Amino acid sequence: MDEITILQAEVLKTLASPRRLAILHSLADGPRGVGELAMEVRASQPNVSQHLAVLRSAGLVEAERDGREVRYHLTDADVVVACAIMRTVLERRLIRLAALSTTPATKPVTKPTVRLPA
Amino acid sequence: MDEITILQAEVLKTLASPRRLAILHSLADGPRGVGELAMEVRASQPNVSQHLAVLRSAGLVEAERDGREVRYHLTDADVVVACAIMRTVLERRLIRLAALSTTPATKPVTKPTVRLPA
DNA sequence: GGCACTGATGCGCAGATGCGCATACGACCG
DNA sequence: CGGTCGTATGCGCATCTGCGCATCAGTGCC
Repeated sequence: MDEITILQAEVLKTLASPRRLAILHSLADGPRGVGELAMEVRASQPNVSQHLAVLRSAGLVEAERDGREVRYHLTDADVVVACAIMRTVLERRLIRLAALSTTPATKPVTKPTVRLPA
Repeated sequence: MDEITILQAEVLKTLASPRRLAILHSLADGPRGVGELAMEVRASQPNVSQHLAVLRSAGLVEAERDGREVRYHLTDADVVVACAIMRTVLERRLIRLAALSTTPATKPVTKPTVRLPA
């Protein structure tokens, strides 16, 4: 159980939240203010702020004051890339399952349409 | 907050455990029995069994009876690949931090030595 | 069948997490 | 300087998780 495994687990724990994933997903399109993010992920402002604090302490996002706003942006695009890859895997799996459970020969949809940031 | 985001969060939650990461890491080298895994990750047999149950219900590993043993193997190498990528990112980050905090010119170690399964 | 071995399950507890809510902090404006 | 907008923080609660421990279940051997 080396150190990096523990670090990785912490980052993964940080990522293991639909809300935070949604936030990162939004941030992949560019910097955002807190209220803006709150709108996009449809959550309360304090809630988003808390999630951002978690993401920040994990080093996944950074904050920067801009006037009276605080704009957040991704720190390390690569982590999000890893997420995107995982996402494609899961999409493939979902599609496979869907194809199996409904109609076995109804256009397997081979292209998962995933946006890789950067 | 689409469905795949939720699914992804669940998989990430499954991965967000040092122990489970260690188990997956072991399994990346090939199938293992439970006791064997317990030795390698230095945990009790019941504990490993529980973690394997979690991994199994997330669809990350599969079990197969072999005599009186139960051998576990990875289901989807790609997810582990995504983990490995994330690992390289984190290693880079660690190395950068270490280089900054200790001696700035002491062999930055550019090669992270990550084993990508398959 | 009885026994030994390998793995799975149930239980209880301590610690962590997410959320809503109210509120405090900080920056710009007039 | 007071007001307002944007953000952060503290609190309390319900829920979940991981762990150790004891025990149950399946398989093969004698």
